[in-house]
Amino acid sequence: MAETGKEITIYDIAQKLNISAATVSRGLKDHPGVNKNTKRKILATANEMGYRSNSFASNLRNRKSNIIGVIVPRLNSNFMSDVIAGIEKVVNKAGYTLFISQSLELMQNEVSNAKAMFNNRVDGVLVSLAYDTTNIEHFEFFTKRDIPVVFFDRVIEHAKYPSICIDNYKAAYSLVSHLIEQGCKRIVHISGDQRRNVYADRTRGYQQALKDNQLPFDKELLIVNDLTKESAIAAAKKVLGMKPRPDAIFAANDYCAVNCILEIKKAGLKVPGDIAVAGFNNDQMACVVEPHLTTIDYKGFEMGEFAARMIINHLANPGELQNTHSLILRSELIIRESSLKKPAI
Amino acid sequence: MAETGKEITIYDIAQKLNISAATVSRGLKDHPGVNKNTKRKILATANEMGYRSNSFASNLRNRKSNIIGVIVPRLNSNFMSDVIAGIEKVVNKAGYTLFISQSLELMQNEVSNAKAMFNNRVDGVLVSLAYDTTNIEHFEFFTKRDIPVVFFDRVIEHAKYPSICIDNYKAAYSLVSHLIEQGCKRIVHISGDQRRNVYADRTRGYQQALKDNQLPFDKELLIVNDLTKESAIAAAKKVLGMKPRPDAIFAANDYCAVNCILEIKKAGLKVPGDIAVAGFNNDQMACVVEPHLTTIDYKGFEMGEFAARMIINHLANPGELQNTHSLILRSELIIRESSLKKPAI
DNA sequence: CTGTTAGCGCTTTCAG
DNA sequence: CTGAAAGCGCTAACAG
Repeated sequence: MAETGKEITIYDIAQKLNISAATVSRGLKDHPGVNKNTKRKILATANEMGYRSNSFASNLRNRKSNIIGVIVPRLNSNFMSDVIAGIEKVVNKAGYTLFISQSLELMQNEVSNAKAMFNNRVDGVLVSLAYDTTNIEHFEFFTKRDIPVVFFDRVIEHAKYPSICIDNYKAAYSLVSHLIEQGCKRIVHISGDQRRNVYADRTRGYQQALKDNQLPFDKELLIVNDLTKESAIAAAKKVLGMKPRPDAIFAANDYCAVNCILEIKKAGLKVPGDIAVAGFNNDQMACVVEPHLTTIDYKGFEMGEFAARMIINHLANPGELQNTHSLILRSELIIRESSLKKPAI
Repeated sequence: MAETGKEITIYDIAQKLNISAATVSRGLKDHPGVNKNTKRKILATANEMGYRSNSFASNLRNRKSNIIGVIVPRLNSNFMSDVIAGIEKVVNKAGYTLFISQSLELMQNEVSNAKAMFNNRVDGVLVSLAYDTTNIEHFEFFTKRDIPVVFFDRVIEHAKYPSICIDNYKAAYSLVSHLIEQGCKRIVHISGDQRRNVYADRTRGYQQALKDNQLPFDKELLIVNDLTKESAIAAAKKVLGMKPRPDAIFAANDYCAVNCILEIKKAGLKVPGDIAVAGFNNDQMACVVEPHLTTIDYKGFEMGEFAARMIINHLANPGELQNTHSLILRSELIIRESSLKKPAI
């Protein structure tokens, strides 16, 4: 804990102890085959002199940054902050640090963030795609240099890139099946950009559930927008004007679902009596809106852990075949009042 | 855009162009006094060969990381993601990148994050304090080496550290005054850890508003907890049991306020008829709960920009006296139904 | 168990 | 305007 502003190097320690810098270097990283006693002395003086290792020098030497990059659309959800916490846990334990950035849902930012990470020589990248990303050429830089890239949640199917997400198809299927069990016969689905797996798969699950229950699907029942509050309200208005009026809405996220509920109630109709509503994600908001929202829950922390582990494993065994090409995590249907057309059993 | 996995260095470019590495280095960073033509050629071949500058080498040489660290309690709010976006904007424009980490409200994590940043030689640090941080010795490492540290939102008063936040006292004062204008006479305040300025100042504003309006304050009216959902519900229950029953609750954040509203309604009372409720932060949730929540709005993006600018300025003019010691940003009272005891004018 | 040595890739005097 | 050379701090052979 020196007071001085001068940076201490291993040479300073070496000099003070009358040993070589190499030994200090070894002692500092617990190299097997360094005398216990000298090791102890090295650590002690290092501490005493206020030494901190210079990661630039060691990274330069090792050609390795010990940094993992993370690119997400936005950080503003509980889900995402859980994911990050999960990633952080695994990654820190393995001696890496994180370099986080948000694309703010724009491919343009995603590309420039990816470049910044590339130039900062991250050892691996975790990505959840922006809303409008149409291709993933900006990640080829990494694969060309054997830097692992793993997609999570908002993923893309591509032989080169492992991914991790829930089974959005199945989750949506079970949710819509539940609505149908409740007696809903004309179910609208409000979704986001169909280029994103999370939305496309939920749409497929929705359609299949209708089909399997002999419910007709027509184009009017599928509304695709950007899932903002304004779009949600507009969509709800549209639904209210449809003839015959739908008796349920399945929104692709909770924020949209919640705003639909508010709009429906504003129009003087009952949820779920007139129109049942369900969402996706189990956001905090789901329990704030009244009636509470039926939704799909899945664990961000867990997803973060798994995704990070994929990267770390790859880094630990670079030669090894990347056999875990995709991972599907579990999700769970959470039934709350907003969908219960008949009284719960 | 070379296909190869081999890293290109300035020497490779130099060799190909039959010039020296020094010139390449200069050309690459637009050094004044390099022939326009050679500069052009350098850039062209660099690009063609797939060169990327090695930041380790240049950081090692320059003793500068071009990284700004950010430590926040959690990333899971709109507010925080806005702050980060604001910081990112300013910081990227100045050629820096961000190193973000969350303390998850624990001082223990804050300390280890600070150490990690110190060891990674960040050029500056932006901090919003954890819930339970009792001292800030873990930032002394930075100040000792003249690395600027700026606190935002959850700040601490300390001569060494500039800070940026809103006037929590005034905001709370105006909010409580509004409740009083609505006819509320017995107002409970639910707050968080009083060691954090944001909570302590709001409490002071609340108490002063009572005083200035000749309303009595007694200890029972101030409830301090951790502002989780469970605590909010417990607090609401306590309020409902008080005799005489309070006619308003001012919660130190929206999440707590929202959960109080839900609990009050569950008990069969009306908001604001029986009990008016107000929160703080203008979270998305404020417009989801019914009735919509009266609250205080302040702009995270702006706060992020200002805080980042403080750091960048300091970095640009290291000698210059840091005259902007504290900055107070504006905030705004947002009146919604949850507090309107008498009809709006 | 420890020391010597040679770079990792870049920047920056200093000299032309 | 350009080049030669030294060194930022660390690590990994290699040799004892």
